[in-house]
Amino acid sequence: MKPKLSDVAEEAGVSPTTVSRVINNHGYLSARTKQKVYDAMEKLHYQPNSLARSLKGKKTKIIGLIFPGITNPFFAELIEKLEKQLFLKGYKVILCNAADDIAKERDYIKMLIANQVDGIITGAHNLGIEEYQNIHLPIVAFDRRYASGMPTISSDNLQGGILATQTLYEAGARHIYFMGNPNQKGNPTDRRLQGYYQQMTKLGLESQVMPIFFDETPKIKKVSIQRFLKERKADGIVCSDDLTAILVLQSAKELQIEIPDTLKVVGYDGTTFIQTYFPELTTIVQPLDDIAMMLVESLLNRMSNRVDKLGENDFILPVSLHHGATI
Amino acid sequence: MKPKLSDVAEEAGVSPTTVSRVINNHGYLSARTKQKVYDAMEKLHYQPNSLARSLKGKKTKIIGLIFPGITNPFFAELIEKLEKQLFLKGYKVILCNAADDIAKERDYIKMLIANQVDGIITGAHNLGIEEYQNIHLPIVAFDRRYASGMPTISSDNLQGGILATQTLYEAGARHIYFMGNPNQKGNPTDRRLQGYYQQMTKLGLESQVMPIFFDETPKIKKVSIQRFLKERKADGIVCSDDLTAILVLQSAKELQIEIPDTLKVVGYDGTTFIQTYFPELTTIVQPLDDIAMMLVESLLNRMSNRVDKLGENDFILPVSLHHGATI
DNA sequence: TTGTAAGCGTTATCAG
DNA sequence: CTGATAACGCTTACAA
Repeated sequence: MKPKLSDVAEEAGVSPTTVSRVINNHGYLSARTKQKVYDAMEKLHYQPNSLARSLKGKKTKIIGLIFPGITNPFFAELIEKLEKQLFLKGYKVILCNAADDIAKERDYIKMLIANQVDGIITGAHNLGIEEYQNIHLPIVAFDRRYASGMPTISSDNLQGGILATQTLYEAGARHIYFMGNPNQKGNPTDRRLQGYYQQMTKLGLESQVMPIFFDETPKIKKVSIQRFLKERKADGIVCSDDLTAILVLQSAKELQIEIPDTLKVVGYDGTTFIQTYFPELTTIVQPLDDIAMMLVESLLNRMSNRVDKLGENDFILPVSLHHGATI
Repeated sequence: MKPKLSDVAEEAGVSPTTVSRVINNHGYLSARTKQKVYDAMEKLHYQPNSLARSLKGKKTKIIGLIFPGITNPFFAELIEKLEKQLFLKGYKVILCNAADDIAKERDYIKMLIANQVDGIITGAHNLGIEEYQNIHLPIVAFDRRYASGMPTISSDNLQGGILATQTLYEAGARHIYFMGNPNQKGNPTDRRLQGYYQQMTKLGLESQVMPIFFDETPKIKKVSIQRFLKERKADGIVCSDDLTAILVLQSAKELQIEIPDTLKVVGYDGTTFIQTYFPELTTIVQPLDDIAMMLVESLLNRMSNRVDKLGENDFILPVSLHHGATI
């Protein structure tokens, strides 16, 4: 059987209370007692039971992370950064892969509550904000809009859309398309699209959207992209994310469309991964380090100050441009 | 205050026991009582406290996953598959990023024990097997050797090394190098290297290793690779993983070395991600679905059968070849 | 079919 | 400086 606190107490010849005090560095204890307890713990390979501890009102020191998946390098990097920061502050992480599945997301939220997590960071977009409203738990969100009461961290998607469009324009493109999820409220891509619209209008050009949906497999996406490229209407494409942009590059190559001469492409996200392994891709870079830091800080804030002024926790972080050869 | 089981009982006008029975579907209950309890739970937004439940001897239904990171698509995909399978079986996952950090891995293991996880799947390689030996918890490992007593699932790294080498040979390469971590015992790359050696000997060719270390950043790796390629000694390279292979392709392009005419490259891992976004890369494909399935099955097995015959739980799954344009 | 009471491993309170 | 005791929220014999 696993040793428990009372076993340690017996071994050390002291009371359970004393052992607990030693573990938690609580109150005054003689050095000799401390040592005895340490020795006993060592000898029995004692590990305190977090469950019992948390049941007694202590924090679990666990944070739930809800994201749509980890195979997209963007989320992989964000999650890794979050985990790193949280670990340094003494928190562990339960990873919830919502996988574009409403039921799964709901299940996971229930589970997190049942496990008494101290807080939640969500980056999934399945559930409406309403569903999150009556969870009485500190939550912060990545990249959501209209989240009244729930702090939201995001990068400047509107500006990103503008920047991408403007960059293509300056490089000489005039038939600039937006490729991505058209008009999904609450979805960050929407703001990118708005930025595109806004800038196109300003430039006196006609906006055109080539719809590509997030939940399609890359193969399906590629078929649509090929079909689209064959028509050769565009000389510039703002892609809603880097992976889509890469499919565009692949397709262009297969169709022998010259990049950037005939077609210029700008991606979106600019993860370290993409910048390393696809350095040629011009892309809008989201400041992942800052995003992760703000998410953690915001959550920790929320967890300590029980009442903080709502609305003041929203942050929109600036994006930048990685200039590659696709433009 | 959060509602507890006794609040529900009071609301429903029954005893706590009855509520507990309803929740756990235990014994006989009148339909009317059940309904009353359900209504009360609904009304109070009751969520059972998993901690208390587990304290009372119930399983936590949590599995710890220890891996060296999630930004490498290989681990991202493996972890995602593991999470998916475990979720279906009612388990949640605590993600532990060991990050090539011995202390962190040790910390995480302690934490997992403290949180009474039901089992652990480890894919990190920092700690010696000895350290895992005296954890009295079901554990299975991915890609470890010599793990006496701990079931180990891996793909056939030896065969992979042979296959990669043979493929290059058949494509006409004669100066075939192995690029990767040289000779690290316990590390899977080692077996790949052995396969390379073995096949080179069989082919009557001279083995040559170009050392590249896992913990180096891509930028540093790339500098070494560039230097290596400039000498133009190799006409074929077996890379220990796909990401390294991509750096080789990049460097070759920059140095205007023709692929595959002047230099042929084979990668290793063959994730869906790489096959999708770098389809041109020829690579040895590890059967990720099977690996994930075996890991889960093996762990669940371990968790139920308290005594199973050791040694019969090791599995080495076959690899295959994805044929791309780099050869 | 339902209820009473003890106990899971820890910590907080109150004595000493 | 140290110890006894109750309590955290739930499950499970054992009764009724």
